[in-house]
This record gives sequence, structure tokens and C-alpha cells, in this order.
Amino acid sequence: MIAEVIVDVANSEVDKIFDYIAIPDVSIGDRVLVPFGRRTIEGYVINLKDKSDLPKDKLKSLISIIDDYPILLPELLDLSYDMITRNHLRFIDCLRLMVPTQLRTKHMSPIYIAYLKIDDNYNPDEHIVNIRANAKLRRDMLLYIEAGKEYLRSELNKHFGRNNVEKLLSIGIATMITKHKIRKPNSIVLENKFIQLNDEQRQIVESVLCNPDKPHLVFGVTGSGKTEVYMNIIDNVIKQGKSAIMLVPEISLTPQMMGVFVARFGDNVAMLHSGLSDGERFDEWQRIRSGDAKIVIGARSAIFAPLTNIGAIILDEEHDSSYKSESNPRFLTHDVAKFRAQYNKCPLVLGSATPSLDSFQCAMKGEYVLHELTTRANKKAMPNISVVDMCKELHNGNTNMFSRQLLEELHKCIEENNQAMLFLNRRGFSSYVICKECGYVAKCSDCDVSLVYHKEDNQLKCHYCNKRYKALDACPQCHSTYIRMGAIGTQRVVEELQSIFPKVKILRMDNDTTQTKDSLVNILDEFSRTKPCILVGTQMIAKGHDFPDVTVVGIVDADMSLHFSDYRAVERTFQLITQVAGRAGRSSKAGKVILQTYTPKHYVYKYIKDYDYKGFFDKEINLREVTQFPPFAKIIRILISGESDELTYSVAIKIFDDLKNIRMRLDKDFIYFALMRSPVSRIQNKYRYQVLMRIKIDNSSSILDEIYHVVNRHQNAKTQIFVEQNPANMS
DNA sequence: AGCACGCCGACT
DNA sequence: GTCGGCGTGCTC
Repeated sequence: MIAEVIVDVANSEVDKIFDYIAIPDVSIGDRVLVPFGRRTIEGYVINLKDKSDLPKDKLKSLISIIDDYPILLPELLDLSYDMITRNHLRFIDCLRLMVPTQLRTKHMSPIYIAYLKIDDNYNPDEHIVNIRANAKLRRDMLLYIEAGKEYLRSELNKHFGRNNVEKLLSIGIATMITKHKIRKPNSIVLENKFIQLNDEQRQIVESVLCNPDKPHLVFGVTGSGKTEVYMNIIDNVIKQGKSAIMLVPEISLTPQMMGVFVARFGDNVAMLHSGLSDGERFDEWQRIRSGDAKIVIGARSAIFAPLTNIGAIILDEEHDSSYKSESNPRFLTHDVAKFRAQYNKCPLVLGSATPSLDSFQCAMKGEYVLHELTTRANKKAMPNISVVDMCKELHNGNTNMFSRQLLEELHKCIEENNQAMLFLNRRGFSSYVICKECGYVAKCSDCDVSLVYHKEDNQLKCHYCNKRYKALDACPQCHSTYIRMGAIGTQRVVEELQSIFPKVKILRMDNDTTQTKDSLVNILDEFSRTKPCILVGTQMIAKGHDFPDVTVVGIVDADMSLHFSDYRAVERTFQLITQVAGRAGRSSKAGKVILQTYTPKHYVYKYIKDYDYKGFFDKEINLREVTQFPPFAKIIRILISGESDELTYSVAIKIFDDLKNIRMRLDKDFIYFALMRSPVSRIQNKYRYQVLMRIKIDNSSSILDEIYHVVNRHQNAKTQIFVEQNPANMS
């Protein structure tokens, strides 16, 4: 027997199948120890076969099987094949996604805990007579323990002393048992509220359960009871003896969210997210693998949970950008979820109040089943959004970052002892350029994306076609010199707010303040306890938190995400602001949203104000079709990086030349094709070049295959080459 | 990625 | 004479 092995070395040079002579009992999916060159390393058996194409003298034998069960399910191996062929990834990078890191790094010793089990016939009176009168602790202990019960040995030791406890064992009152300790992540346990589903909700659950062939898109505004639908689906699936995966954006994994599910499903739920310690994560993985937990709730990587017999997969907030992996094994969670749903012949549910254009387009085309939740559970109207023109504010002499209306509302909110949230999207490093007088934003003439100011050569550049423009010293539209670049950070907002409201508690929540494991929870907790209070934050305040006393939501600079140099900027702005707005007025108190912008006439704000997703969708999808952007085209980016500028460029140009031949042949499929330095031309001392392509969607998979072939041909030790589809981050 | 071999310079 | 720099090449 020959075992095909992928070695656990993250390098393209050795990311291929190595044949070894099998040893008894080895099976597919096993983690094994293999001789590799002059050393011994770990690897994964991905297949067994009768004979190898290699000469006998080249073959070595496996050394040993590491675990007493296969680490990789057959399903997940199939999934890896699918991922590497479709996304051009390394095999080992995919496999690593499916194996808990701590299993690979330090060998986890499960924690065993000692318990004492008291004899069933134990009677304290028999023993108390035999001890000395002054042995108070011994006496207390004998009275404390009860027949047939189990006690933590460490607890007994603490209370009654080690030698007393040992005596229990030696005279046979108790026997010691050890249990494998499961490190259970703690979560708030909430009361299990069974909510009767309304007709709409019930219909969705039924439709999902009896139609596993197509993905389902559940489109429902915030507060329309999507979570109840999810829980019902899971409930049904569990009753059929199957398992379920529910994914949520990382940041939504607040204790509240977990608490709801634990309350409903108890120990059947396993949580997988970045807040867990290595040990906790490993134990949760173990509970899933062994079948002790049948429901997995987690962030992106939880889609690789070792569940069998999956009955439903749910992606909540499916539009969220965290579902797209932007580093090493780059993949889209939707694709993985589709694969697993098909493999298990189970329904896939995507849910959102603001679906991604891609998903909604699929629903429109009938590829997905569309479900709508129209009524909010508490029957409340969405908060009123007023759009404030910051250019006008400036004209009226207000150079402050807060409009008069926002300040007025904040004052009122504080007087009434309520809470406010201020949102500032400060993502990205380079910023757009805007005229403070008239709101003019510099855009590329060919691409309809905002230009990015580059400090080092004082130029404006388009990140999509690399066209260059002179930096502006005056606005080309109104000739004002009041031109602004750079972003205001959350820190400055807090500072300014504090000077306006010196007595009010102001909290900040962004990447800088939520570095440690508990800080996010702590900030949310403090906010929920403090009144009046203002919470200033980035997108992370937008998601899933339910604070009944928030009556004002301020969006300090809505344009920030709008003019981000990305074809999805408008879509993302719509999603983000709609979500932030949903934080206001969650209870009986009416909410108000103040949206500050320098471009109040931009079409996106009209749709945001009216909560008109469908109107927005129609407008935006039309624009994408006309301009030939996704989902009507595919943007492909090949990133070539290396330490030598010349060498990296030479590889890039070779790839580019080879691709030219493909384009020559399939000219009509190519909308755009160019080689350039990457917008960030050097990162960590490596020079970066990119080949950018935009190709029509119909033929894209076969063109991608050809591109992968070209890339493979130019793979070498000195340069790294990555292929990305519809990249979100072009740095 | 590691870990060899291998071929040139400066040192007890 | 030898220790050690890192270029090159291989790992079933």
C-alpha cells in the first residue's frame, strides 16, 4: 500500500503529493510522521493507493500515525481539492484551516481532573467515632461528604487538607476517578424564550427545510426576527438527528448572541471564534468531532468544523466583509458553505437586511430562493434618518466636525438621560480628496472610483487602472482652496466631544481599544450600564448590539466609506449606514439618525433615508452592468512580490506576456488588462507588481484555469505569486 | 521551509 | 592549514 501525503510545510516548493509506503492501520485523513529529507516532519494522508509511479528505491515508509482517529473527514478533503483547484491555493494551507492550530503546534495534553466518589454505603456515624476529638477538619469533612456523591479532589483538598482527603482513599470510603476536563468557554446564560413564529417566519422555515437544492436568501430588516427563523430551522434539523452550522460575523459573537443559543440548545452548541484560548478552541473542536456538540456557531473558519451529517448551514449577515478571507488561503465562505451544503444535501440559508448585490442578484435570477420578512417583530417603524449637508454647515460658519443638528440632538439626548452612538468609518490608510466648499471628489475618468492621494510623490492615483493625476491645490469645480485629505480618527472625535460635553461619559470602541480578549465585552458592558453616555466607534459598533436606551445615532462622516477606492464602495456604504441606523430606537423610545455628508445629493443617501434596499439594488446593479463590474465581470488580480525589484518585475512581465496570448485569443472576454506596480509598491521589504484583469463572467472559470496554468509555470523560489478574485483590498 | 553540500575569505 | 559566510538544490 502507498499513502499519498501532504507534508506540513508551508512552502509552494513542497506543496505537492509525496508517496510513502503505508504502515498497518493507516487510513485516509490520518496525521502521520514521515521522514522528509534528513528530518522527520508531520503530514496528512490524503489518499491510499496500490502502487506508486516512483522507483522503489526512492520510496520511504511512514513512521507512525500520530492520533488515534483521522483528523480530516473525507468531506473536508474533498473540499480542499475543490478549494485548491478553484482558488489556486496551497493544499497545506487548506488543510491547516481544518486542523486546530494547537493540535499542530504544541501537542495538546487533555486536562484530566481528579474526582472522589464516595462509597454508596458510606455512613458518617461509623467513621466519626474512630477519630480523635481534636480532629476538627477530619470531622467536618466526614460530615460534609455524602454517600454516592462525587467531589472535585482539589476542592476537598482546599477545604479539609490533603492528608485528610488521602485518608478517605486509603480507608476505602472514596475512590478516585479522573474525568477529561472540557474547557468550556463561558457565556452569559439567558432565559430561553420560545417565541411563536408568525406566518411569514413559519413559511420560510418550511420552505427551507423541504428545499435543500437551492440556497435560500432571507431578506429582512433589522428586528424582523431572522434569528428566530434560524433557531427554528436548527431545532428541526436537530430533531431529525442531524447537525447544523451557523456563521456570524466575528464581531457579532458577543456574549449575548451566544447566550441566546446556549439557552435554547444547551450543551449541544459549540462556539468557535477568535476570543477563545487555544485550549478552549481545541476542546470545542473535539466536542464537535466526537459528536457531543451538534450545533456549531462561529465566525468564518467555523465553516470547516468537523461535523458529519449536516442538516443546515446558515450564514447570518451574509453581506459582511469578514466572510471573505483576505489573507493566505483566500476563499469566500459562501463558496465553502455551498460545497458543504451540496455534499450533505442540506439547505443553505443566507440572511441579511442588506444582502450583497451578488446574492440578491442570484435571488433575482432565480438561482436562490428569496424570502422576505416584512414586519418588525416589535412593530416599530425604523428610525428617521436626516441627511445633513456639511458643506452648508461650513458656509454658515461651522467648521466643526459636528453639525448643529447633531449637537442639538446630542444635547437633548443627554438631558433626557439617554444614550447616543457616533459612528465613524475610519478604515484604510490613504484617504480620498474632497473640496470642503462644494463637495467635489476627485475621481478617475476611466473607472468611476475615487482617487487616492499618494503622499510620497504628491499625486492622485486610481487603484484600478493606475492612471495618475496631479494633486489638487484648488478645486477644479469651484476653485476653492479649502481642500481636505486624510481622515479624522475616532480619537479626535472623542476628544472634541469631551470638550463639548465635559461631564458626559464617552466611550471609544475601535481596533485600538479592543485588542485584548475581554475589552470589547467590557466596553459594551460599561456602555449598557452608563447613562447618559456616548459611544464612539468604527464599524464594530454597527453589529448586533441591542441597547434599548440609544435614541441618537450620529454618522460623523458618511462619505468616508463612499469614496473609498473600490467598486463596492457605494454598496458597502449602504449596508454600513443602514446597519448603524438600526441601532437607534430599539425599544419604546423613538430613535433619530443624523447622517453628515459633504455629498448629500449622492443617490445612495436617498435610498438609505427611505430604507429602500430594492430601489438601491436596481440602481446599483444597473450601474454595475453598464460599467461591467462584478457581478457582471470578474476582477482578477495576480500579485507578484519578491525581494529583488528587477527579478520580481521580470517574472511579472513574463506572466503578463503569456497572458497576452490568452487575451489575443479571447479578446471579447477581456474588459481590462494591465500590468503595474502594486499601489503599495513595497511591503516588508518586498517589491510588488500586479497584473489586473477584468473579464466577462460567462467564460471566467475557463479563463481562470488558463491563468492558473500560466502562474504555475512561473512559480519559483524567489517570488511569491497570489491570484485573487474580486479583491476587496488592493494594497 | 529546513538542511545539506560546496566553494571562497580571515583567523586561532 | 580550518572555521564559517550564504548560494544552490533536494525532499517520496
